[in-house]
Parts: sequence; C-alpha cells; structure tokens
Amino acid sequence: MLATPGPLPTGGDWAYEVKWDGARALVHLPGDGGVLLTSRTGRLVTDSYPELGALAVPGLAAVLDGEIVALDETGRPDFGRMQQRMGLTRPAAVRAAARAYPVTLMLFDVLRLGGRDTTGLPYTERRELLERLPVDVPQAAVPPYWPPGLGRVAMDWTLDRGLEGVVAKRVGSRYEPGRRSREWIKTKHVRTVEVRIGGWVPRDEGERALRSLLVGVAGAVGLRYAGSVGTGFSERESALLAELLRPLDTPAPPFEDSGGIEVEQPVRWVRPVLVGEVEFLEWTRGGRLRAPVWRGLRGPPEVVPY
DNA sequence: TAGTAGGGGCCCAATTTCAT
DNA sequence: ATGAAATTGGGCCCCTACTA
Repeated sequence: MLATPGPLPTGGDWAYEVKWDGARALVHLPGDGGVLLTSRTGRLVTDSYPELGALAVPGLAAVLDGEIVALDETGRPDFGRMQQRMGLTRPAAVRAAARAYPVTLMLFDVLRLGGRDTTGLPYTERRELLERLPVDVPQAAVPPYWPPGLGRVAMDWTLDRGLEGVVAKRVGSRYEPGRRSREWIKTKHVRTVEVRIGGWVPRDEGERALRSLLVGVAGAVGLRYAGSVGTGFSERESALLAELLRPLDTPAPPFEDSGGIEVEQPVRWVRPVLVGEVEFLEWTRGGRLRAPVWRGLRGPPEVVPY
C-alpha cells in the first residue's frame, strides 16, 4: 500500500505518522526463526541487511510493513547513508557497510499475524496488533503516531527535527496491498531555493524544448553548480525556457568550479541571468540538490556580477 | 578505468477506468 | 456521453555496484 502525495488532511478521522526517509520493505517472518525482506518492487533484499535477522522471533509468524532507515548520530534518517547500504550483495561489502552504517527498521503495519490475514482490519486495530508484537530488539522500532486532531502538531514536530514529513492515515481504512491509495496521504516538508540557470540540455537537435536545466546558487566567489533539474516544467514552460535560453548562449560554463560537472549529453552553457525557483528535498553531501523540481521563473532577468 | 545498470524517488503527460 | 480520477509510461536525479 502506497501513499498519495497531497496537502495535510485534517479532520476527525485521520491519524498521523512520521514519513521515514529510507527504503520501504515488507518483513516476512515465517515463524521458524527466519526473516525475509522484500523491497517495494518485490525484490528479495534480505542479504543486504544482515542485522535485521535479529527480528526473527521463534514462534512469531507475521508479515509486517516498514521502512529501513540508516540513522545518523542524532537519530535522524540519513538517506545518503542508506544509499550506501542499498544494492549491496557481496558479503564482505555488506559486512563493512553494516558496521559503518547500521540500519533500523521502522515498523508501521501488520499484514498477517499467526497465519491470519489482517489487511481487512481497520487501521487502529492493526496498530494495536503492531504495538503488541513481541519484537523487542534494538534493530527495530514501532514509532508512535498522532491521533486525529494533531496533524499540525505532527507537521511542526517533524519539521523541528529535520524529518521528511508526515503520512496521514484514515483511521478506519483497511490495508490495500500493492496499491497507491487515497486513504494514506504523504505530506513532505518542501524546501525551495532560488537558482540561476547556467546551462541546459536541449531535448533534440531543434533545441525548441529542454530535457534538463543546470542550475547554480551563490557560492564563495561566483555561481556554485547545484545540479540539474529535469522535472517540474510542463511542455509549455519547456518551450518558453528554451526560447529564453537560446539567445543567452556562451562558450564556457558560468560556474565557479566547472570541473565537478559531469554531463554526457550536449550541454548549452548560458549567461546566468535567468532566476528561478526550485523545490527540493535536501542538499546532498556533495552539495547537490536532491529530488529537485522546477517551480518557475522568478523576477525579471537581471544583469549579474558573475 | 570507464561505461552501464539498477534501486529509490519525483513529476508530467497520456491513457484507461470510473463515476455522473 | 462526458468529465474526473486513477494508472501507466517515460524522463531525470542521486548513488553505488557490476561488467567489460
């Protein structure tokens, strides 16, 4: 069951949970002391997270839903660390990564318990089952939730702690396996930043539309490259931007450190006079925008000191 | 060593399904 | 029949592993 993105729902029948920034996983506990983990796409990922073998409780047969996260020293999920765990299969590599960045499983739902399908039960009843589970290991947690009426509180609380956002769940809803449902609504804390366009990748030879924008933010001595943005603009905006960018052509990258930019596609550099707004999740360790979305041009084109 | 592939996520646009 | 909602497909981003 997947959440639909949207504004925070309010009203008497929504409960709220933290939106954990990691990798979604289903935990299969056959009851014989084994553990199997599957990813959102159904891939078997057990071998990548050996420490989660600790979840096995002899006699407990269940299927649970949760998010695998790699917490930093402050207890906040660090997606960069998580990425260093995902996809690893070589035992030596897995061991080394597990020692450096151990993961925790945040459990938030029960799909089967003791051979019984629990997906038909309402959210609140599944939560009760979840909280009564005899899973008591440091590698797993059952984070609390906020009852109806406290949606704003949940948003403020998660914002204060630098968490990604909130997932609202309708208290009477059943679990819908494999589906994206409106009974779960995810609301992210979005950040925006003002950027200058320093280059672009045309969609084709005609250069009448764009594939992506290369943007920068104010750096120490000039424009610092912040990554490329490939979504958020409609067909119309794409055409308009291409039209505005074509006359701004310049031979060299306008960024202060052009060495770090790796683009295999044909890039057109431009004088960085166009200012726009980009919505993004967070800054990566390398100073790039994570999950950037173009939100539009801001203000008139300006003559800039770069 | 360089290039390719794949996982996770996001959005737009097109298509299909569902309601009125 | 018509419009809205849901689903699917295609791109792009970030990061790392795998392959040649």
